Amino acid sequence: MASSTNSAFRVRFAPSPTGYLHVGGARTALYCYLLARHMGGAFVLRIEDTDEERSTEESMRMQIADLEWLGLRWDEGPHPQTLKDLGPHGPYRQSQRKHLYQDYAQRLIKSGHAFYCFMTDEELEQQRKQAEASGQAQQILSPYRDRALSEAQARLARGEKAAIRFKVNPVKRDYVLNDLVRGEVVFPSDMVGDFVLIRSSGMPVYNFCCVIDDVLMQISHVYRAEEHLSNTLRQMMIYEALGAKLPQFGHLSIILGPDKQKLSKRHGATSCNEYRLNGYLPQAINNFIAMLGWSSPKGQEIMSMAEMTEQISLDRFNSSPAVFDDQKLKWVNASHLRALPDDELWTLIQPFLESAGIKVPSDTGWRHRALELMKPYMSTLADSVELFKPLARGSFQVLPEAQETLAWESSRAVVGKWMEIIQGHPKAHLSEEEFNAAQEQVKSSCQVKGKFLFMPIRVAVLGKPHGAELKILVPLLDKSELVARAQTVLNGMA
RNA sequence: GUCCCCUUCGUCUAGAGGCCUAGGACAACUCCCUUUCACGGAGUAGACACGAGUUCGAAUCUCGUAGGGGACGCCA
Repeated sequence: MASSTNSAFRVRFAPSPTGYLHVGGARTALYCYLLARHMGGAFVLRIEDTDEERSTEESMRMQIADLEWLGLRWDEGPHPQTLKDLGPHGPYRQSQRKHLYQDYAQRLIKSGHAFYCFMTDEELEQQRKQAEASGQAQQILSPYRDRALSEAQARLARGEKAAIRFKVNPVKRDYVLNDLVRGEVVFPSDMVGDFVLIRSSGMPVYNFCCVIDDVLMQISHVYRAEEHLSNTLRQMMIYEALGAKLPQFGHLSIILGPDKQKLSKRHGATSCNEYRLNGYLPQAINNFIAMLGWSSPKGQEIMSMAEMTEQISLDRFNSSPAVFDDQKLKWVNASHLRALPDDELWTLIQPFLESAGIKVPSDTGWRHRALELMKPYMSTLADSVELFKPLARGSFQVLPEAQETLAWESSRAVVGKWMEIIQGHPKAHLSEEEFNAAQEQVKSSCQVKGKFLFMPIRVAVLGKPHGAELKILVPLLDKSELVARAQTVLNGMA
């Protein structure tokens, strides 16, 4: 990991606060964070809340909380708790930077790169329809682009509203972008019409804010989603008009659902928050989404944040879209989960057990043994609920899958004998050895062995013929509970 | 419609002209471990979208076709 500071390497993550943080956004943020740490540069969080209709303070807080949960700390941006600006390039919320955009828009008007446009919605709609009908490119060509500035100022003085549009040079030429993930991309300049910089409401538009902020915040590398690729042409034009240096761009592929369509709500969980609620670990989410479009040069699959930070580089990103595979995510999560120290794992499991109303003994020895036993069965924290249920009092039930075992001729006798032995046991708990001895007793008394011995006892303890090792499980349950369970099974067999 | 991007096993990917009879991982299947299941271990099966070209040689370079995605907003 590069430890020296590199003030020339500056990246930003710029979400718009309209809901929870999406896994796609999380991946962009992760790459930026990792790259910043690796290069010893700065990671900036900027809130793109210029869409007044959809942006909410609530969403911003949620996204900040999600980034915090993932452990993607930013060096500059809103403070995670107080939301106060952190860093020398603030404010970091675009809604608080309007004066800057206005300022730059005025400069562009003065330099002849922008103009006031008084087109109405109806006129715009009409132009669009005409273009559509004629099969031509649907670019806006504003009739106001070459009017005298004094004329516009007069109308403005009368209280009329106008948008500020960028004046695209009518002489066609190619703009060449050297994308960090896609290589050379060529855009013909007539791909776009005179696009809006500032809405008539005075609120600037994404493509404009983005450029102004990246320039002012001295962003050197812009990693963002592929859907912004064609926006880059507009942004290149603005950079050019401003005489500003272009940052390096890297357009990351999108993340798809199992049906190869862009990942969305109908595919199930897509927000980081949902994954948190479903018992996924932040380090697992990070690890998994990192591999959607990037791969370790060592071919490593399970990686810590430190390892990813060490191995990340500008140039290993994949340009083709990736399908989000829940199965593999589960495996990654399970791997990270099993690597967790027991104390830590227990702390994480606690809320899941609590909300499911599962009460288990509080002594650490018991917890330690229980965890060691259950770990191999757990792939998410939420799995602990089903796993620990059999260890809780009063939750016992015989599951349908136990019927086959119970139907064996000898099963009734085995369960009966088992109950009898436990009932007569002098202590409240059986040790592993005592359990083995009890099992031996049943064996000789009932004259059965193998699965005919083992499975019915398992059902009498767990209510099902599968699960963790009995010799560890049984000592975790107290005698009265074991008896009650055997009795329940016996009753059910009558 | 116009422009831009993408295309290696079911999925994530390795692969930068000969190291590729294409490697790894998840999932599947088989076996081992285990008096169950899981964990772990060993295997099996499974892909260069298609067609031309360049080259002694192409998954890798070029062009075309097909399919998928994106942009064309006073959304981001």
